[in-house]
Amino acid sequence: MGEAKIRNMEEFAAVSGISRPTVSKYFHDPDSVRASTRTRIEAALERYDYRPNIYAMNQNRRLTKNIGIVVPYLADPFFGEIARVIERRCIDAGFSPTLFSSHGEKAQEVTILDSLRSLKPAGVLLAPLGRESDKSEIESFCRDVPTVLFDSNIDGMGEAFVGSDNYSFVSQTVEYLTRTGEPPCFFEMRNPANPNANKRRHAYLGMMERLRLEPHVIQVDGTGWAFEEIGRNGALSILESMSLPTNTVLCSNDRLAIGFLSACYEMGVSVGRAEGCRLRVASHDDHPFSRFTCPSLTTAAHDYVSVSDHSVETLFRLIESGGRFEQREETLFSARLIMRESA
Amino acid sequence: MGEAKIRNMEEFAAVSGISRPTVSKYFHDPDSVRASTRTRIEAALERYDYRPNIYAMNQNRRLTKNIGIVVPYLADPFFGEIARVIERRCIDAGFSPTLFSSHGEKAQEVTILDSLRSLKPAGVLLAPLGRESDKSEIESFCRDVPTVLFDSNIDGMGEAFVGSDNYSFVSQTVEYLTRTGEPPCFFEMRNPANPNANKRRHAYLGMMERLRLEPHVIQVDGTGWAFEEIGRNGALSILESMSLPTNTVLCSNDRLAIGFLSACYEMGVSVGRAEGCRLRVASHDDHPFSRFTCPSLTTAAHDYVSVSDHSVETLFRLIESGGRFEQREETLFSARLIMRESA
DNA sequence: ATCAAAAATTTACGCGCGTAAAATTTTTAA
DNA sequence: TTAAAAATTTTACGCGCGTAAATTTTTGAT
Repeated sequence: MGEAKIRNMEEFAAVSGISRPTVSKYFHDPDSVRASTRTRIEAALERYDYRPNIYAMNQNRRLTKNIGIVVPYLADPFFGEIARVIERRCIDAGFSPTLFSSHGEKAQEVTILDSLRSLKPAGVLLAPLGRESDKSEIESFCRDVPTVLFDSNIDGMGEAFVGSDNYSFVSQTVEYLTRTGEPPCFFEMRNPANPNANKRRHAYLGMMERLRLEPHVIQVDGTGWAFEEIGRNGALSILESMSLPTNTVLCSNDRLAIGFLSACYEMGVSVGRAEGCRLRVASHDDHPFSRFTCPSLTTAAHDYVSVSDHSVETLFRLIESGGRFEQREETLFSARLIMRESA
Repeated sequence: MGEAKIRNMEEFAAVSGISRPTVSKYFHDPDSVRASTRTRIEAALERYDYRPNIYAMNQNRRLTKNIGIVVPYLADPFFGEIARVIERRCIDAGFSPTLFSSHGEKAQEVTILDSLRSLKPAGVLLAPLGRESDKSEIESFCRDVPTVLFDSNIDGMGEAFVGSDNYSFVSQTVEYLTRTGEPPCFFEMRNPANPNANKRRHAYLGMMERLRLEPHVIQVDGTGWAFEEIGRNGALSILESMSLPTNTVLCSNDRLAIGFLSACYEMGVSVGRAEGCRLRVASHDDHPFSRFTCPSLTTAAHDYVSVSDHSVETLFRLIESGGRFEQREETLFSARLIMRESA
């Protein structure tokens, strides 16, 4: 360790008395060199702590060990959490994940795709912005780089999509709410960025029709990713005008519901399934904070682990298949109803 | 656009009729080439959409335009938010930020520092894990790469530290709480990973002494980054045993407070500054969700923008100074008291 | 129109590493 | 013991780009 610094593989090969390409082989797979060679390299490794430059490695490798992970908005703990799980899976499988957040901006998403081309990843896990995404850029990217979409689907793009079955979310919450009380109205943003939101509204309308109940969709204004604020403001104006059509509200997602609950608390509207509560509120996602709302939020949970695992597993399969599938795969995981105090 | 794909700068230089080094100059600074040359390059750029490989660029540049950003736990929206702001500043200044999360794991932090060496960044903004960090690894990294620490300080490491003045957080909350009601007890984790937590406890003890009041520190068990859960469980057992020494609780940070408030709600303990409430709860950080708790959380806010801006600005200055400062800089920003409903 | 100075471009080489093909060493079989 | 086969290592070249030094072109003053 004390010796002069090693700047590159050439120098390291010199001090270990082995040719550079053999050293290169060693770092690619230590078992691919003779035991005696391995010993000498590892002895040198003890004395000089050298590590290959991963970016130079990846510049030349036919198939890199890089994986790109792109999420639409990292300040949302939902994506923070999923990114964490996916990163771990990639590392455990011997890949080097690089995480990017579009921060809700279309231009940023395009910039990220550009960076990813330079990174020459073996594959990419992409959760697109959705409606905001530059479709043609994504399409062209998917042609060049093996890509698995997750969370938000965009028809036909990427070799596979892994996400949650929005119908299973809504059907479970609507069924539960209807069975245990009044049928819910549906609370959402008027122009949701995320395509899942539209699927959920359709699922709600479908469920209500099937149950021969009258649907009520409440749409609040607001753009961007400050969903809690949007939900809160929407709820405040609705509660003030007393225009809620039912005593049960099903929010499109937990972040809206967090805002909704905060408005209820402020307005002194009691929420819960308990006797005497004026309102029941439920939602979808099982956001990391949904268990800490007041009251704790009844919601339909993403199968985080399955979505993460299957996304990663699908990408690995895709990489092994040379980057293309015969046919685009679509896998949807069912939600699990989490009954808490709010409904 | 329709023409054959351009694979590298060589090919692009060929189709634009300019030598490759000149094209390289153009991409480094379009104004550094003759207008006629620029026109020809841009004409070619119209027909073939080529972009240089940033990682190959950075391999050779004397000083890259890369900036590494490392945060301890990205699933915490506080860091998600600060990362978002810092990334934007870097991009606006013409740098390419790459974001890493240690995910609360020491080994991951070390791995990230390794990757960063390969990336050859012009500079790094590092928010270390804190107590968990491998000090010697960080020290050695800081010797090799110009680094500005932020959020969590580690004595003597990096060329500068930018963070918040924990004393100003605690002095404001303690002063406010004491002035408007009973003096607070201090609620925290027994073994906090983050060094700010220790500073806050000391500040609390100091303030109480200065005010000649008896301090009460409540320490709850728990490790890891699930602060809400830890706060909630701690609060539940304290509320059950009725062992709260005061009617006013000052939590070390907002995430603990979020858990605390959820426990209060569940136990039917009314929280707020309003007449008739049994408890007041305040905290520190102004976490993105603290305005949506029930009741909304009175807290001392980080000056997010100043910390982000000054971190970035300090790093830019450090880069321009050749990576070293005469003397280590330490900049602390004051908190701002945010009065909401909880206290 | 002439020529030196300034600006722009090109030549030539290097960065840190991967990898096919050639050369060497080791193992196996007779 | 020896030749052929197998395993390993080395040679030689390439990846996509930056950059100092050499060359060419342009500019400006006479």
